[in-house]
This record gives sequence, structure tokens and C-alpha cells, in this order.
Amino acid sequence: MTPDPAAPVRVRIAPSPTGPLHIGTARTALSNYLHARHVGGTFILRLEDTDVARSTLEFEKGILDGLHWLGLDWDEGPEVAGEPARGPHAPYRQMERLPSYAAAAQRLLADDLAYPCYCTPVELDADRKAQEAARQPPRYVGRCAHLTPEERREREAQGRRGALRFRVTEGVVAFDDIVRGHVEFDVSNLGGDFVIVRADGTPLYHFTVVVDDSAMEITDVIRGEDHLSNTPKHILLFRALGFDVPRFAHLPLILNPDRSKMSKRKSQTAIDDYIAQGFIREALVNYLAFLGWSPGTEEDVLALDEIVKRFDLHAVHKGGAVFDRERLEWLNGQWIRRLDPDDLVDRLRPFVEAELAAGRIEWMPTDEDLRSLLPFVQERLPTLGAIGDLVGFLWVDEVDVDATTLVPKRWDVATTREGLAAAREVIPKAGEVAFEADELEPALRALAEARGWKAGDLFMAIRVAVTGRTATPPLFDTLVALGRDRVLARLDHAIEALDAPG
RNA sequence: GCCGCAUUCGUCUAGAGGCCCAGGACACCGCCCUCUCAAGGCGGAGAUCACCGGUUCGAAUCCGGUAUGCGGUACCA
Repeated sequence: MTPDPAAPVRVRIAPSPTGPLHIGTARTALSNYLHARHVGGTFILRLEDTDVARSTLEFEKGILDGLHWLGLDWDEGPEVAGEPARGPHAPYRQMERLPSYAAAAQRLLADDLAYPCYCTPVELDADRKAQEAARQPPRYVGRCAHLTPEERREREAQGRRGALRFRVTEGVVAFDDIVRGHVEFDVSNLGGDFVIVRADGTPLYHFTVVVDDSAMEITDVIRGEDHLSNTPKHILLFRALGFDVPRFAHLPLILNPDRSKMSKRKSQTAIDDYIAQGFIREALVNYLAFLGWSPGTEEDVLALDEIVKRFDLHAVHKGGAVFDRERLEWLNGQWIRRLDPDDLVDRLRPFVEAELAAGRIEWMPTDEDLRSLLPFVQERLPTLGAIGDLVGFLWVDEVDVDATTLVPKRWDVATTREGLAAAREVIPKAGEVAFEADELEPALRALAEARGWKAGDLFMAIRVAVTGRTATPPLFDTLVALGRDRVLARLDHAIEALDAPG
């Protein structure tokens, strides 16, 4: 019945192209991937696009791109961008597998395990309302369950197209879920005979998932807990079709802060949005893997290959996990700091370009420019998208400085003017031979000491003058990055701003 | 309503009868480092292990019940 424990593991991720790649889908894909790689199994991608009304090619592409971006490569999957389908069970797109569902439906029909149902949406709605009013659980009333062939012909003759309903038998369906253990459902609570093929002939999820999982020889169905209650329907279908029933593993849900199922309404759910903000794949993968699972050690920053080694489906939790963006950001910072500098430059570039496109900076730095900033920028980036806020002042002609922020807390306007003027004199001299931090810092410290100023106050005045802000990377590295001429010009500009009335 | 699942610091988690009057991490607070901001180091606060019974010499860990939450209940997936 269940797969031979020794048989090679085959798992799949089966997204519906009805929206952008969702955090929950990514996590399910990751769990499947981790399990497959951990046990040396096969990871399959199947597109469940039978909801034609909501499925689009753009969403499909977005989901595939997102999965690739995460580094979750599949062994078998549909043809994309000119690449042929991979794997022995093509096609991997359900709308291209219609004949197999039709054949399976035919078998069920022939065996009288399913029947055409001509009930209209209006009738079904009325049934449901009546049941609700009578405080009964909603269930199909069986109006079409026992139509004679003549009655069916009659309806067809009237031009009515029947949906196909699967006959739900009696009894208890039990299975041993890998994460939840033994689970039982009384079939009488399933809501009666359920539709497996729409009146327009397109098959429904509960049906296609069973036909395909069987055809693709899936051994382990790893999916979200929201499918737990659907599982008995699937098992009934597997049995009716004479198929082996796979093992199941239902993952805990990812939750909104209020502990409801994570939703677009209450949380940021699209992977694309996280990418756009500068989260990196290493962090996202690391974070997602640790939602509802832990290696049982005190390690918390782990690369995908290390997670693969440690991953164990049996150790996955049963309880849902709230998505904690703050923790993701921390992990993102951890991973950004671990990035190779050249790699980081490559990843940063699109975000700098975005700053330019948004008009927040005025020109593009070169890769060398970017690279030279890394020693003091890398550890200050919680996300790649923070680059503009951090050092955007480097790539504009002038910065806005207002007299109030220019004056350090312990200083007054006159001292500030004096300090900046003195710095204006000292800096070019100190930097004459080499405009470097090692030259500038001692000179400015000496200046502060000579005047009896606290170095921090002088530095703050200079910082605001040349960057327009009070929080920046270390001052001397910043001065070097700006270059002598721009430093002097901005100092002059700041002194003018102090002199300006108001 | 019915069915199912779940419940350890605010959050993610460690824990599989004595090592736990519960450990780590994020966030928070303080100190150190320090030119600001980060990063880093050190320390602090934070969980009567949902509750009530039971089993046991001993329970976060086993059993039963209760509560609460969540999921499902579509000709969506």
C-alpha cells in the first residue's frame, strides 16, 4: 500500500501559478528539496495550473525564477524558456496532462465510483444554506447520485453538462503522517461525494494531485498542514484508482503575528518583495528552514548544504510558527557579512542602480568604488537595499545640510563655524601627500586637542557637513571615499549654510 | 456547526521521566569597545513548560479531560 521504505524517494513541489511565489510555497519547496537531497532522492516540480481563471504565465515564470533564485533546483520539471522538460514523466504542467485525468475519470465512471452531477450552483447553494439553517454540516445531498441512464441522457439533451462527483464510501481512513503521527478521519465527515471534474471538463485539485502523484511515482507528499484535512479524500481516490498511497508529511503553517495562517493581508508574503528589499537567498533559505524545524544543536547560521546534511523530516514540528521579520533581518546581516567581497559587489549593483533610477543618487559608482567601501560598509548592511541610506551621499553632487543638525550637541554656532573652518585648513595639508585615513585622523585629532575641543564634537560637525547626516560609516573612511575636492567643497558649503540667516 | 490539528520566554526554538526551580537565538535593557552608526564582547530582564486531574519515589517530558488558537469543510489550490 505505502511505498517500499527502501524504494528511492521521490518528492515534489506543486505550485499553482495563481500569484507570486509565496513564502509558504517557498518553505514547502525547501522542505521537499531538503528531504530529497538528504536521502538522495529526486525533487520534482509540477505546475498545478488547472485553475485556468487565475493562472497566468507571468506568475508561472515568477514562481520558477523565485525557486531558482533560492537555489532550489529540481531534477524533473516542465520545459521553460526553450529548455525541454526534464524527467521521464513529462509533461509537468497539469493543463498538458488533461488526457490522463480524462482516462482516470473514465475508469471511475465505468466502475461507478464516480457519477455525473447536474446540480446547478443555485441548487447547491440552496442546499448549503438549508443545512446551515438546520445547523447541519454542509454536505452534498446526493441528488444526482443515483440517476438512471435515461435521466442522465435527458439532462444532457437539455444541454446540461455534468460535473463528475466521486462517491465517498463509509468507514475510517487512517494514515501515519511523518510529522504528525497517526491520524484518523471518519469518512462521513468529508462532506459527501465531492466534485473531481468541473462541468467544463477541467479536473479539480483533489483529483489531479492524486493522478499525478501516482503517475510521477511520488513516494512522499510533503506539504502544508492546510492539506491535512484533504488527505483522506486523496487516500480514497488513490484506492479507488488502484494506486499505491504515498507517505504524507504535513508541515506546520507559517503564521501572521496574530497566529492566523500567513496571508498577504497581514504580512509580506511574496518572495519577490523580500528580494527587492535586499534579502539574500542564503538568509531566506536559512530562515525558512529553521521555521518549524531545528537541527537540535545551537547552530543558527547554516548554509543550505549544511542544512541538507542535518535535515530530518521526523524532527519537524507540529505547531505553527510566526514569521519574525526581525530575526530574518538579523540573519540577513549575518549572511551579508559572510559574503565574498566581489560577490557582494555583484549583488549590490542592482540596488545602487535602483537608487539611481529612483533619483536618490545622481550617478553610478564603479565596481572598484563599491569594492573599496566594503571594509566599512559590509558589516553595516542589514539588507542590500540599505546601501542607499548608508552611503548614498557619496553619489550626489551636493548634500543638504541645515544649520541645526550641523551644530553638535555640545557646541554652538560660532564654535561649529570655527571648527569647520579649521578643518577646512587642516584637511588639505594633512592629505597632501596621500588622502588617506591614516593621514587625516591624527591631524584632526591634533586640531581638536590644540583647540580644547572634544574630538567627537569636531568629527560630528565635519560628518554632518560632508554627508548631511549624523549616522554614517567611520568619518575618515568616508572622507577618503568622498575625495579631497568634494570634502573641501562640502565644508565650504556648510560654513556658508551656518552664516546664512535663519 | 461539524471534523481535524496544535499549545515551552514577546518571537523562533533546545528539551524525548531525574542532567531543567528549563538552555540558545532574535527583539529589549545595561556595560565594554568607540568619531556617529553598525558590528563585536560581556551582563540583565523575560517561560509557575496553556489549565485541571492522574501515573510515578520523581513529569515540560507518559495518560485523561478542559480551555484557547488554528486549519479544513468550494465545480480554489
